[in-house]
Amino acid sequence: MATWSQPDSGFSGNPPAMLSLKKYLTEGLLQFTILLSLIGVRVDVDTYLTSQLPPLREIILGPSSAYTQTQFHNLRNTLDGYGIHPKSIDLDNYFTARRLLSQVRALDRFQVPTTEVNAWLVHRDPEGSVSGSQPSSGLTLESSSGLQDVTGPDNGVRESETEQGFSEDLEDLGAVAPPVSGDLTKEDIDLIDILWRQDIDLGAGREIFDYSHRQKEQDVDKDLQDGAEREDTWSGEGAEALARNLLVDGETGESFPAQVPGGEDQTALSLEECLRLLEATCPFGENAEFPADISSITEAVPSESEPPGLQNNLLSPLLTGTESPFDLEQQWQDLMSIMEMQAMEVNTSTSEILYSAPPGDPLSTNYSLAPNTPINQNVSLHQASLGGCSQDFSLFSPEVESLPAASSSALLPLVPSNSTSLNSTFGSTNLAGLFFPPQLNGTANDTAGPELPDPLGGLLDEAMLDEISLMDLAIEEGFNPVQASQLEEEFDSDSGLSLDSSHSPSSLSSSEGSSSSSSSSSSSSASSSSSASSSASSSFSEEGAVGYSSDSETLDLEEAEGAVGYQPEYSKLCRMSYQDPSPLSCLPYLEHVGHNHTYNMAPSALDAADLPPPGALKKGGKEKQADFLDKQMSRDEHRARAMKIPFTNDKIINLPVEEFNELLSKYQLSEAQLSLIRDIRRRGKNKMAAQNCRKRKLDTILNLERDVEDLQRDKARLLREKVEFLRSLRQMKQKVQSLYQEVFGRLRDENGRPYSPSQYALQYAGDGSVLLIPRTLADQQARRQERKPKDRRKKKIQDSSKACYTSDK
DNA sequence: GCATCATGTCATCTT
DNA sequence: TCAAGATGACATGAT
Repeated sequence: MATWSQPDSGFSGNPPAMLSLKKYLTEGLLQFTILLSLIGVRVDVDTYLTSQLPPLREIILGPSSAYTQTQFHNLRNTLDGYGIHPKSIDLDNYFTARRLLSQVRALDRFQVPTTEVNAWLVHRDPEGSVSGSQPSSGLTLESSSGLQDVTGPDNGVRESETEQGFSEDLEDLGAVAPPVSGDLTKEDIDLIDILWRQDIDLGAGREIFDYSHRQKEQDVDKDLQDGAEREDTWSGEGAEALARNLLVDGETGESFPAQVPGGEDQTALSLEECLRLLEATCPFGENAEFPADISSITEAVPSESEPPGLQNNLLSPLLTGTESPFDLEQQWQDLMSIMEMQAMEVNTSTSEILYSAPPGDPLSTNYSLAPNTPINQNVSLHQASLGGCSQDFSLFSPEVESLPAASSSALLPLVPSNSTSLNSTFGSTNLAGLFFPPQLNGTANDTAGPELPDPLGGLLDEAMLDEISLMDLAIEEGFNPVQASQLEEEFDSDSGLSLDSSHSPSSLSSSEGSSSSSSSSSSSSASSSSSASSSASSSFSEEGAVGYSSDSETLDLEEAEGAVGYQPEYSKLCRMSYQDPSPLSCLPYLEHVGHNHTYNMAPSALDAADLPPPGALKKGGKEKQADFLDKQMSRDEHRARAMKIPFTNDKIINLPVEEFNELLSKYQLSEAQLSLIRDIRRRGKNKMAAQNCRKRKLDTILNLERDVEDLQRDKARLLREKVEFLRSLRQMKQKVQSLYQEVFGRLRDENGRPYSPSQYALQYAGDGSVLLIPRTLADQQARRQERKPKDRRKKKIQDSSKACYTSDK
């Protein structure tokens, strides 16, 4: 009953004595009622408390102002559309689920979804949407099982008790779910109205869980009366609602034909109510108020036997006007459960907030997730429902099960419910409003309607947007490089293709009419250049592309292109092919490659950038292409071409001396040709050598840098070690000094007087002994020791000078 | 137009 | 002595 003792806006006016009296009355009444019900005696507490003892009611319910924040929609809607006590069922479900959830939460919050599943199973209507009987009947059947399954040992006892016919007693107490309007007194109606309003104020709407329920409600909404009719008294509405064919449970969202509850239904409800009462009276619920539970009880038993005390207990906390924070928290929890992501963190935070809510806050106390209080189960139920969306829906109503999980579960809050459906849903949902933000309930809640939708919706939107943005980002991140690479590849390939296509004919035209059949081979070579091995040395065909190259030369070209890694000769390789149709494709860019600064760059990429646009080549004409190709050739290639050297520069340069001589011997070459060939070979080799030299130079520089870094590290390490040594040396000196002073201070002469430090000193002997000597002597010895190193140095210097002198001689 | 870089080439030296 | 390689210096082209 801590809730009651908590000062709150609704109960601030209650003095401590009143609070204690409330507690006493509520507990006592509950227990007493239960006991009476157990023994089969019907006790109509309502008559005593509600009607006959207004002060008590006031005490328990708190000041009338507590009702100010109640909402009328639930009552109206309920009365209008469904007439039956859907809340009784809802509250049963809600209560049980909340209790179970709270129990589970005590262990772990992640188990909430499971818990909620069980809880809703308790409420599931076996008859489905079109069950002929009341929801209460369904509740009876499955609620018992569900309770058995879910409830702990404590609950099991209650359950057994309920099974033993508790229902009848509760019925006597007024726990009968289907309220018959005729039985209701005005006060009862007022209480019910208050309870409904409170539920609405809390923003709980059961229809939120069930989208199908909304649709159904929309259908049913046609039957709903206008606003004036909604304001009718509950009794009248209840009578009308009872007359209606289809009833929709505001919490469960289950639609069922509105029939007058039979004995079984009442019994079932009574069982539920009995459980609630047991929970309220049991030690588990002693510490906490059960406004929601009690409200559910009272609502479930709006008729005669509704214990006012219970109502008061339930209502008083609810009467507090602070519902927005609760809704926010609930939204957070909803979001967490919906997202099912990082549930631990968010759940923890929110739940902590809820748990840590000041006890004085009625919302927190009543609807917070305090694990100890069954009342908290309401909230947890809400979370559970949201968390396990699909399960929840399925549990709520079999109809919902048919709905796709996506539409039913998490998307519901996101999608702004239609105003039309809102009214209907609102009418049916009382407790749902407690746990769901108004927009979820259909935004019919005037109090917190506009504020709450934003947080949850915004959160959900943000979350979803975050996910979407993340996906987009990932896509973009993945796309940018990929796209870039693809673009590059395309560009390269295109360029390469264009190069091949454009240059192969150009080569034909520009070349001396050598075989033009190898254009394809040239393209293949160019394309395969990227994958060619790095056997640069063997593949060198630089400067030798005189147009007489054979297939082997083509292969060389390919290899050479692949050897770009550190062989800049690939440019030459292509150059050599300027007369050779096959490598001609490489010609344009190869010349440029000569100045390419990227050794590792693939020729394909190079040619793409360097090659003139294919269209330009085509348009430019063969002459232009020939000029371009000529420009791409190296001087030696030009010379070799001019001199009609019968073999490629590659061979000229890379062949071993013996083979090279044999090659020269095979042909009848003039002196000019031979000279040119030798120059080509020399320059080619020199070029390679220069490249290697530069590479080595670069490596040397890099190695030097590395060495410098290593040396710097070593230097720093040595410095650190030196510092450490100096520090340790200083410490040792200090220790020696302290020991010296200690020993010297303990020395005494024959007369027992201490020695004067100015006259005597201690001297360490080589054998470890310590001698007391006059200070003068000690100073002399010290001077001698100081001189020794100097003398040694002098000696060394003298010796060295002597040595130099003798060597000079 | 200048600076920088990469590359090619030549002259020279070394192996 | 010659071939091959190494290297400094210079020129050239591209950026």
